[in-house]
Amino acid sequence: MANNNELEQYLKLIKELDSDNNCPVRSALEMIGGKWKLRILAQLLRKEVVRFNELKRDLSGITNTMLSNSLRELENDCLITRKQYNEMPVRVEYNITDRGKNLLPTIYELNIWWDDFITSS
Amino acid sequence: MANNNELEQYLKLIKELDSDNNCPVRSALEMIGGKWKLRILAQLLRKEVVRFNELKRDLSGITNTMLSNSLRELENDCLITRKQYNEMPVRVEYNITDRGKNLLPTIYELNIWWDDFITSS
DNA sequence: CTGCATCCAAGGCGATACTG
DNA sequence: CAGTATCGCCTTGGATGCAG
Repeated sequence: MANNNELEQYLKLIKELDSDNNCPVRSALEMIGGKWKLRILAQLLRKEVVRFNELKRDLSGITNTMLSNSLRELENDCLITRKQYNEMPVRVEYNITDRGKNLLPTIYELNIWWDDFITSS
Repeated sequence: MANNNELEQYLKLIKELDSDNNCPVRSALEMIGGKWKLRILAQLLRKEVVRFNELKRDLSGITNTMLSNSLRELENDCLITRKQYNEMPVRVEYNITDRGKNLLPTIYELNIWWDDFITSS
């Protein structure tokens, strides 16, 4: 991993992080935590626009309650947007925001790390 | 964020990820999840070697039970190592492994993401 | 000093039924 | 179609006391 310059930069960051409250890393993790949020975000990254029941079908096993709650929280955190069309029956579309898309490098790094982890064990 | 090449690479990854089980990203997150593990790892990244009660003092608010459980799980996952010296009284030293150190780029990306998130809101 | 055993509270998560 | 309401389980995490 990384060269020495990067390593030093990383360690410098770690030393500056708040070890108790207001740690940006933990805040970020909380925002995408929970059992379903990452799957929802991944699906929205794949599809750009998804409807409620479509998402429910895509995420095998999720219940109405959890999908509804997760979507609302993700919307409150500005990671996704919700558009409601008052047709009959109602149509609602969810899509990911730029902030949501900005998670891609992090997801990428997590994937790299896990791959290294597996291949070296 | 990122140029178009990187973006495409990231999206390609997302599309290949297992949307149900065995997703490497979720597996990685589970391994560093929970209330205290990230703080423990951060402290070990700062100090290289730490003893039990020293760590307990550093992590304000953690209980014996949680520190003990977290340390054992981190050791089982090969993110830290435990060395016991049978002196009197017993002395135990914990330090981070290379696998643990490899988390640095991920933590760095999470920090970047959160900073962008905050400054653009 | 370094933990483990036990008990307890809170919240995440799920099943089911129902509504505009 | 897109949710909400209610209920209940089970896991996570905390408090306390004890042990090698």
